[in-house]
Amino acid sequence: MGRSPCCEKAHTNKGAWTKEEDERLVSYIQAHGEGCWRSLPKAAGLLRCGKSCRLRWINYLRPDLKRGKFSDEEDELIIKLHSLLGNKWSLIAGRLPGRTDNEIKNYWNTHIRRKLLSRGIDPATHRPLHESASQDPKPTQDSTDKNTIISFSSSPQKPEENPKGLAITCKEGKLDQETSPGLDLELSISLPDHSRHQGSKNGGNDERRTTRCFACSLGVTTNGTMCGCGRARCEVFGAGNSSGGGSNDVIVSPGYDFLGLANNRSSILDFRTLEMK
DNA sequence: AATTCTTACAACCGCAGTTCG
DNA sequence: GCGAACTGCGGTTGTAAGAAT
Repeated sequence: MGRSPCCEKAHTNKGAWTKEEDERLVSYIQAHGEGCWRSLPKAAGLLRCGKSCRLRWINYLRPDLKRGKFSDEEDELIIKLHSLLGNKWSLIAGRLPGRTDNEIKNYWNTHIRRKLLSRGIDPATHRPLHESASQDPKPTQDSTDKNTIISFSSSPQKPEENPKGLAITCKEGKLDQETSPGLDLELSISLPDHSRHQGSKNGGNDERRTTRCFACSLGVTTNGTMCGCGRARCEVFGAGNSSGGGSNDVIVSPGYDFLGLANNRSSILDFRTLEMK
């Protein structure tokens, strides 16, 4: 069964958006809200596919976008976040209000990569170039049993790529100045900006989709039972009564919230404990 | 002035996870 | 439970604008 096709590709425009298309999209979203991208183009009188409309809105037309040059502070924050999260541009963008994942990705590729290279730092591993060339940046993994330990260095591995049932532990002292000189891990980080994900006026599917908070979207609970955002969806996640019986819940040690942020240290990032049960 | 090269960034493509019928 | 559709994400491409030759 399934649903009807997303859009008639044969009758959609491609390439750069015209001013008129932008105006149509903006005025439609202002009147009806975001969401339901599939039906939006037709409703707004646009010969574009919903995917294209969504991209145009998120990356260019949203009124809360900052635009303009990145500040030095933003530069450094992006570098730090990239060293911790890797190419998770959407996560990084969530820490930079007014910036989009696409914008940050482009900025990284055109500016920051070069900046790091000029400093003699490998942008992929955040290690000195000579070091990166001689070392395999992959995390070491000894696969003895379900409590496999993965040791992370400060290199941008994909920390979320952990098979179910694995415990991820950053070994004490691994993320230090010895392994990542110049990398200041006193990373001030705030709770994610939810406004971008607020539900549409349409409700329905999009409301359901957008009620998951950042912590929940990562599958992380803050106190072992629920993430704390109080949303119904999140309680399901946290209570562990989903189909998996909660076996995939990530439990963060007391005093820490998701991603290992220390609750009692003014949100200073601490990676010492991130355990998946 | 014309051509080539470089840079910047908007937009597209394909994939994966989630949801619906 | 299954297959198709939807959404979001990351990688890549296309191209306009500016710089260099």
